[in-house]
Amino acid sequence: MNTTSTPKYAPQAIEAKWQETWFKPNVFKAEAGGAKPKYYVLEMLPYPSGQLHMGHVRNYTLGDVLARYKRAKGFNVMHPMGWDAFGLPAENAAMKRKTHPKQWTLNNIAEMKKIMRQFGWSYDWSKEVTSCLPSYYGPQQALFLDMFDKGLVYRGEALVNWDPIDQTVLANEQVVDGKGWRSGAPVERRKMPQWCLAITKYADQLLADLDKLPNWPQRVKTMQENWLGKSYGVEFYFKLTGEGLPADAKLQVYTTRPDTIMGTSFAVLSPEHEYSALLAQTDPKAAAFIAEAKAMGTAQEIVDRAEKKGYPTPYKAIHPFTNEAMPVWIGNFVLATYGTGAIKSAPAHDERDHAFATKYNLPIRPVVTGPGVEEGKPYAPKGTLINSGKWDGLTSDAAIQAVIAEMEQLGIGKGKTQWRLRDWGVSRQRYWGCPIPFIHCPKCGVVAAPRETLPIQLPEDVEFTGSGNPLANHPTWKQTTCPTCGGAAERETDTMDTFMDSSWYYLRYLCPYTKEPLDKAAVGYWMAGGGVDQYIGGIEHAVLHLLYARFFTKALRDCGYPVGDEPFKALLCHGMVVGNTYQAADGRYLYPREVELRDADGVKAAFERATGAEVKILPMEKISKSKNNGDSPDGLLAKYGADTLRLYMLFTAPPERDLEWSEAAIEGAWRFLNRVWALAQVAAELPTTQTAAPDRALQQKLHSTIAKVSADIERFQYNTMVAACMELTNALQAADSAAQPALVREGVATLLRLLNPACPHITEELWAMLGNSTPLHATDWPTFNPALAQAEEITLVVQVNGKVRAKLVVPHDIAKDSAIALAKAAPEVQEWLSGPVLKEVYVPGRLVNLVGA
RNA sequence: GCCGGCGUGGCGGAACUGGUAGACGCGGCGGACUCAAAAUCCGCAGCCUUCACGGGCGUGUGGGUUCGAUUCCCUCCGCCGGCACCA
Repeated sequence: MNTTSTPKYAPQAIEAKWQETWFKPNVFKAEAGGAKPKYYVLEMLPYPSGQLHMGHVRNYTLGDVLARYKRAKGFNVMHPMGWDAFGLPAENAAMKRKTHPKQWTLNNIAEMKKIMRQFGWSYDWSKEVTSCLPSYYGPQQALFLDMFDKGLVYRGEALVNWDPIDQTVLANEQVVDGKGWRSGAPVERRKMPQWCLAITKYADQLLADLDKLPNWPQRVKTMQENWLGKSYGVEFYFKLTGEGLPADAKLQVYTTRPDTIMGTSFAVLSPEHEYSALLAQTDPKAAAFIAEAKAMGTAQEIVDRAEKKGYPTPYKAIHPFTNEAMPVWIGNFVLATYGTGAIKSAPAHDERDHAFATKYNLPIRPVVTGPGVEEGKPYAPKGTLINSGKWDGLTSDAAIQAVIAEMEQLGIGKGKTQWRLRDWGVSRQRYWGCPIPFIHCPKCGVVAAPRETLPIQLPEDVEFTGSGNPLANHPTWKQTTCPTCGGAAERETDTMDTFMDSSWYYLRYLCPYTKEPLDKAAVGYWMAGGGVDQYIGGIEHAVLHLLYARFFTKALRDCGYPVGDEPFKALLCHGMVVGNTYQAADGRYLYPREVELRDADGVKAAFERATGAEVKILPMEKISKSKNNGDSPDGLLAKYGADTLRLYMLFTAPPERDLEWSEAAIEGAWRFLNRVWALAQVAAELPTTQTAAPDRALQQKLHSTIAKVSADIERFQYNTMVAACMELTNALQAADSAAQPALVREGVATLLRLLNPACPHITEELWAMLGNSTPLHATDWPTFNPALAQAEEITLVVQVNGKVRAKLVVPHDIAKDSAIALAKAAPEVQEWLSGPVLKEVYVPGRLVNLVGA
């Protein structure tokens, strides 16, 4: 095919042009109402770090394919975008670069938005929301007051990482090896007053309603279920004796395994427990142990992985059934935040208790036995009771019931459902967040800010010293009057967790300008029938963000907003964009193209091309600028254009898997689009009618491709959708266009329509070139004829004893008897089948398996 | 540590509900075009064995269920995500 005389594919020349035609008149504007069914496509909104990275490109391309496809299928599509604009990085940038968080954030947004438009993602930008602006966080304050009125907001306490030098609370990621990242001082786990949301009131609904989400990945539902962590057990107490304790001292514990009560040989307190604190007052060694345990910070992972350590208290816990005086320890691994902050230990039946008992030489008494029990090892499964007196011989489940019943009768305990889920502490001692709309009055206590004073705006003249909370340090901002008594009072200086901002943005998109937080008509229309029709984002949000958003929807529903029971009807979690990371001996990160890979005796090694020196191959990592393990979208856009990058993202890996960065694969996408371009140039010259009958094989390929691409988009198999388009391109290229001009022309036109959601610019350009005046974004999705999509002949596989021995070409609707007869007659079958056929297996349209002796 | 997932040619991946393993693409090899190269086009290709026809092996490991397993079940190994103040 001679393409030298036709214009070359130059995305730079055509992409901006088409973007003008989309965004200037906003052809993707979505309005509530009308005859078309609604479809809400939502992608997780980005944090405006300033750099759009490949992970965003992937996420938003996945969403855009669906949005464009659904529009072509006749839906009224809502497809918005916005900015999760509050957060720690802006304050860090303020300290590092002496810029204001607001300025830094808004600049980043402008920068990223420019690039996002260049990708041609079909957003209705008139719906844009920015969480750091009063127009967003004001309504959020109103919703917070709604929840307060509903009794879902309260003052509680939570453990935080405290930096004693900087006098500030640290995020977990600001704690490095137990020290504050700026001050270097050892952190201290400390209890602080907090604003809390009563998410635990919704624990049952959050669990039960997972069943209403068939279009969520099972793994996400399982993770949420485990996070909620519903369990049934008993909360009971031990009488506690020891010097300095009150006479009626009791130690409350919770266990899911009361069947191991007779194997209980000690109890362990968390470092935060009241009796731990009591002992510390008189025992300096205990105080030192507690301080050391608290120096781990609050991160669950650190606590769990730390060496299990204990400190023996002089207290004794009295066993409720044997009256044995059991040792009581303080343990660095016991959580203050789960159950009662103290545990009973039956070390024969719990891995962690067993390790602890072995280390400190505490008694280990097996009381449950079953298959697989081993001497000297903990046996965690349920089984049959032994060494348990009157409960001997009972199953664990029966014993659990019996022990609980007895404890209830004695009045020392009660059966109880326990959740792992804790209430949501939303207070942050930071500047760059939504101010919490409350006022502290010395006379009236904590008072809600009157709604007419919203939004309570952040002051702009603040200093970022890294010490304390800038809002609290501000000389005048917090000074106000009490709305109740009119006296002098102070504003709350805590701001909200940024997870609050991202818990309802999908609702504000629907009415970004209304004075009320939510416009009931718009929200009712778009959230009808189960909420957002398709939500798309990274798997890293499987639990926290998705659980908070689910809670928010339920809470807002109960505050009277027509948001439904669940925010997201269907969920797609995509993998990360990762790259091979190489590091030279001097610490420099090298680009993959700077590295030569060699395989010596099956051991892979990498060498720097420039110097020949061997470099370290690090594990696959999320691609980032600092690691040089991938390129940034802006440079690649200039080189290849948006359509190539979009196609690359879709084709290289299925959405749910991680995508490995590879510039070679981008080249492949680029080449394919050039082939489509050249093919369309040829097609444009072909007549629109033909005399010859249409080529049956090409026709079949065309119609089956429409079927496959449609089905693949519906199930998010975007990689195979692209492959199908490639196969159609190959078939059209190989076709005899002189003999079949009309069919080839039709085929190319259809190819453009199928490829449009993935590559909207090049397809619009070529579609117009073929003489179409209606743009593709306003053209219906192609339909196919099932009869034409069906191949006339199929390959029937013939197996003997499960091994393929022959392949027969037969009519697609061959009858079972003829198929088996043909199979038996095949010479290869005669050769391999020595005796009589014992069994005939027939899979229609696929295979015959003849089983012999 | 706890919870969840993934593992298929040299590479990314395909294989609908247990039925031809390797579609499509990258890289590689051979050819055409070219003074030459790039680009493009045509062809070959899982591994082992065989001159060839063919045969054997093969979806991280080991086992199980089945006429038949990449697919279902169990063991182990490796890698990845989350763990409540990163977003």
